[in-house]
Amino acid sequence: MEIFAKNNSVVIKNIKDFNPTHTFMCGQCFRWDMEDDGSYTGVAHGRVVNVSNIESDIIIKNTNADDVKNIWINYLDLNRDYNIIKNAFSNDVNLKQAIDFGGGIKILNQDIFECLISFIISTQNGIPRIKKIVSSLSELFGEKVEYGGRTYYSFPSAKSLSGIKEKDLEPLKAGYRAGYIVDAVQKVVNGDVDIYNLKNLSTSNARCELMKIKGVGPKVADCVLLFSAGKSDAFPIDVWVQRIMRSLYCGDDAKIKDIQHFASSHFGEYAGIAQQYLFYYARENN
DNA sequence: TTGCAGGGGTCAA
DNA sequence: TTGACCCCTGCA
Repeated sequence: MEIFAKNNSVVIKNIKDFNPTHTFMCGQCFRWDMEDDGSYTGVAHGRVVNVSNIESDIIIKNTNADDVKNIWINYLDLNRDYNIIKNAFSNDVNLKQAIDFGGGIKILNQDIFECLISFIISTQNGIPRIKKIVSSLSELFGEKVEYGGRTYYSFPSAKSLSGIKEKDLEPLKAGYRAGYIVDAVQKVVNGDVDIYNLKNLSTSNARCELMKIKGVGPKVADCVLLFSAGKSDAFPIDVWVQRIMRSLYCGDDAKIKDIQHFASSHFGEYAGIAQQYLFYYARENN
């Protein structure tokens, strides 16, 4: 991988299968916004950067070569060859169509605590409101980071939230989710749930572990595993995915368990990535 | 303006 | 298996 740094920005040459819009708008993250020029600015790992691409070159502004090597390459999942994954799906007509549309999706490797809290907030909620709540939480408890004349806030660490009460979260207007956030913070801080060890567990054990947290059911757990614990086989099933899977593969009367089973046997170890291709395609095309 | 339905699920009975 | 849930948004 060739990396060139100059003037507080870095160019990564010759990256295949990456499109910022596909990656940041496919619903896996809540802290990236499109700029007027089509680039995306976001906060992750306590830093603000701006990401764009020109053909197969990725341009990351407000960073340096060390951060790119230590943080952003992994965050953007640039070390994985998506061509292998796409080939594994090449005999599936529906997926082929979805990949033609959103083939530039990379599954981000997000901070696991941020991902956990964000998807707890996502339950029974729309994306604009999720983004608003995550942003207020960061503004209240995160660190200020300036970039391009604007102020951003990093997502607060579990430690910095330790001891919070539901009352402290009232400004977020997160509703009943406030209690879930408090429970998650407590269990992470006191070690009841070791979220930092989930990578080393099997997907199903990691799922059970996460579901010890209030407000974390199968769907939220699978999102956390897929987007921040490297579990590509985790297949989150929300109302959209239910609709897609019933109409394309499983039939109208399929239950969630049937869909789960089908996904795992039909899509295999990359089921979660297939889910993102299908989800993005269906959401953008109704 | 007011009222109602529904939203990237989960919990508790 | 079935409501209820906190709050916001979109739409009559």
